[in-house]
Amino acid sequence: MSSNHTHNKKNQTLTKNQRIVLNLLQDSGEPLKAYFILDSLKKEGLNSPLQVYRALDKLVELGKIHKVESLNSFIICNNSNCASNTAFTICERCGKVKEIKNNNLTEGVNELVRENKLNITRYNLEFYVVCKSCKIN
Amino acid sequence: MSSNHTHNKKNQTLTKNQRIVLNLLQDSGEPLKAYFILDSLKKEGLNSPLQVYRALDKLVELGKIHKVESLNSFIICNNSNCASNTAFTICERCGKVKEIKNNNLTEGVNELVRENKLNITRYNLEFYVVCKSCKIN
DNA sequence: TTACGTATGTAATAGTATAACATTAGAGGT
DNA sequence: ACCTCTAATGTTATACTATTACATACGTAA
Repeated sequence: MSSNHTHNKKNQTLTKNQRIVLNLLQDSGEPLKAYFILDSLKKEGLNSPLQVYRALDKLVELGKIHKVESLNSFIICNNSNCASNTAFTICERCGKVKEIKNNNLTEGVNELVRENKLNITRYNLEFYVVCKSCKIN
Repeated sequence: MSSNHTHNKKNQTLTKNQRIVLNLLQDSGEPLKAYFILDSLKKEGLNSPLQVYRALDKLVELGKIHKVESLNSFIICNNSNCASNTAFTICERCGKVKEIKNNNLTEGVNELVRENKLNITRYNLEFYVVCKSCKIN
């Protein structure tokens, strides 16, 4: 019984590597790829992919970031209550990603999951859209 | 305006590579990885990763198979009407994957998507579960 | 102190996917 | 039949993503 999302283990202090990776993702707001993170943080002392992946793994486990599976990228969690459930929109044209939460769509899905007979423990939803600015152009 | 899902371009005949890859996925029923497919089909004349990926890309485009993003795997489409929307359950313990369709959950999601204001063109849903046989043990 | 879990650093390697280029096969129009 | 155009093929090389293995360090609890 592993309690995945450990905002309960409160105030868990991050290590240096975890912190600088988290900061980068936070500042960016966009999904970033592991090797881009590595390049960006060379000057901060990150030398190897493994250092990045280990930090990313931990941050995912803590619910502070999410992996966008179809992009092999990682994005800051903008969901203060940090569920392990994730839902994104991904623009088919420009690739822009947004985490969605607390709207009719995700609430509706949560409702459906609760009603559902499958033993759903968590989910990852990727909705492909044409975002506003792409729709105009 | 590319019509992605071309069951309309009816009876599109597959090429040899596309056919043998599709057959393997069909016979298996499970998600398979590209390099596993390559190894399995060496005797049928497949020599390089690119041959596999090209066949896979085409089959995905035709809606005959789906990619399970979080597994880097490909699985036969069991959905006769071939929407570009996909929904899977993935067992967290044994990794078993099932495509789900035409049940309350997916119908509900479709309803939500129709009602939704975002310009959703398609979606990929991955629901993590504990499957029956894993739950018992 | 010892023991244990977790994080680190580094090197090597495994696994996933695409670029570039030359060639061939098929479908459609004339 | 011939030409043309698009899509598929074959091959090599390479890029991108992720993990294994091993040695070491750090903090905390017994």
